[in-house]
Amino acid sequence: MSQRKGAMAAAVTSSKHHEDQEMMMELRRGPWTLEEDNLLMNYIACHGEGRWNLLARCSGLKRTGKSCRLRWLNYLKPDIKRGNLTPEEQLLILELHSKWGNRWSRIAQHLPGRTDNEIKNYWRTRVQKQARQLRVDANSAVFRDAVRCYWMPRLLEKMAATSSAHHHHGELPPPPPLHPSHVACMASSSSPIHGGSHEQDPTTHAPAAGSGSHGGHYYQRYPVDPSPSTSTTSGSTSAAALPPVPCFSELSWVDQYGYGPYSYTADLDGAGVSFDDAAALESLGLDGLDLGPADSDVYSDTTLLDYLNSTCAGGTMMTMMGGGGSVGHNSCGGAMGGGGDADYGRPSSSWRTDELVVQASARRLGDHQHQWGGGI
DNA sequence: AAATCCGACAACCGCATCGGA
DNA sequence: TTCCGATGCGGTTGTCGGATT
Repeated sequence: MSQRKGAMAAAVTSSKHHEDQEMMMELRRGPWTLEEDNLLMNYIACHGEGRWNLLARCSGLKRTGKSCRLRWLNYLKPDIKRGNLTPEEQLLILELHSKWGNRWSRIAQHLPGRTDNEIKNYWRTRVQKQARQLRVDANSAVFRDAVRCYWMPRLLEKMAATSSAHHHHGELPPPPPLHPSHVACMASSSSPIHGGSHEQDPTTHAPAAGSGSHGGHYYQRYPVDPSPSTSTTSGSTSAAALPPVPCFSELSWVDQYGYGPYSYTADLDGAGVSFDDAAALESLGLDGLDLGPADSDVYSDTTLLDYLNSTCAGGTMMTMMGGGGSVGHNSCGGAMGGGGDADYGRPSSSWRTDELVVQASARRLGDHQHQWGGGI
């Protein structure tokens, strides 16, 4: 808890007859002290939340009602979840922000225990930073596509890795693996154009069968087989209600201009699986997914720039990540850290990897911005 | 070791909205 | 219907601590 450093407004006034004025002059600002926190918590424990101005007057706190409310909602409330955002939460934020924009409180409603302030800060410090480095607007179609093409797949990868790690270490509660098709459906259905209404609540995307919530998230997962031998790392996942599928991640989307659909296939099990036709999907129980253009060779390489080049201006290919293994051949390929050889033991530094990739992209994008006349 | 930079996050501010008198 | 206080929301700023020079 940070100690008192806030500016105590000077209470010096020759006329203290006006009570309101006196209150105003004594109002504290800045970081909250432990004593203040205790006062606030005790008051709320006795009287409940709400009526913040009354609370501010009666609790003995020299704070505004607004300040009390904010302190409670953003910090003291018992169900506040602390710590770093999980990959799932990050993915959800990216997804929901693409639908709703800066509706932080609305987004926060779908991340139990997370506050709008926390989500807003995450967006500004992490996401907007990437956009700045790309020299594009964070709300631009180009950046949104980059997020879908690069960021989300990596989060999916991290989620898979996390799921696997939990599996092997017997951590509780064991998070069931995210079903790739559900993620795909989520990504696909939420596309601003492809997905229909912008205002559709993502929770309504959930199919009735095999659905459920875990940790308050709306992601739909399928039941986990507790046996490590059947974990997702083996390349197939046991599920009672769904057919076995290879361990891959897929995203499908249509960009703001109606181009596409584009799709992404991340090979997570080393099998080099790719899907080029509906029959293959159907055989895996993933029919209904839109996996992108038939001329998928157009998007055959592995970089953000390639994707941007292909969709926006054409141009040279470059590979920014090593590995060179096979990845799915659909549209914007994966570049999933060594292609086709997913490392589930990879430390959590993959976020840094993302940044490096995007930063590398930024330099190239800057070049192409000239080609595009800077009109991104 | 000191200075500087920078990321993360807590907190504040202004405006919008809501609801009751 | 209008007014006004309470509350909520999003943008912005301030502060701290770790990283870098």
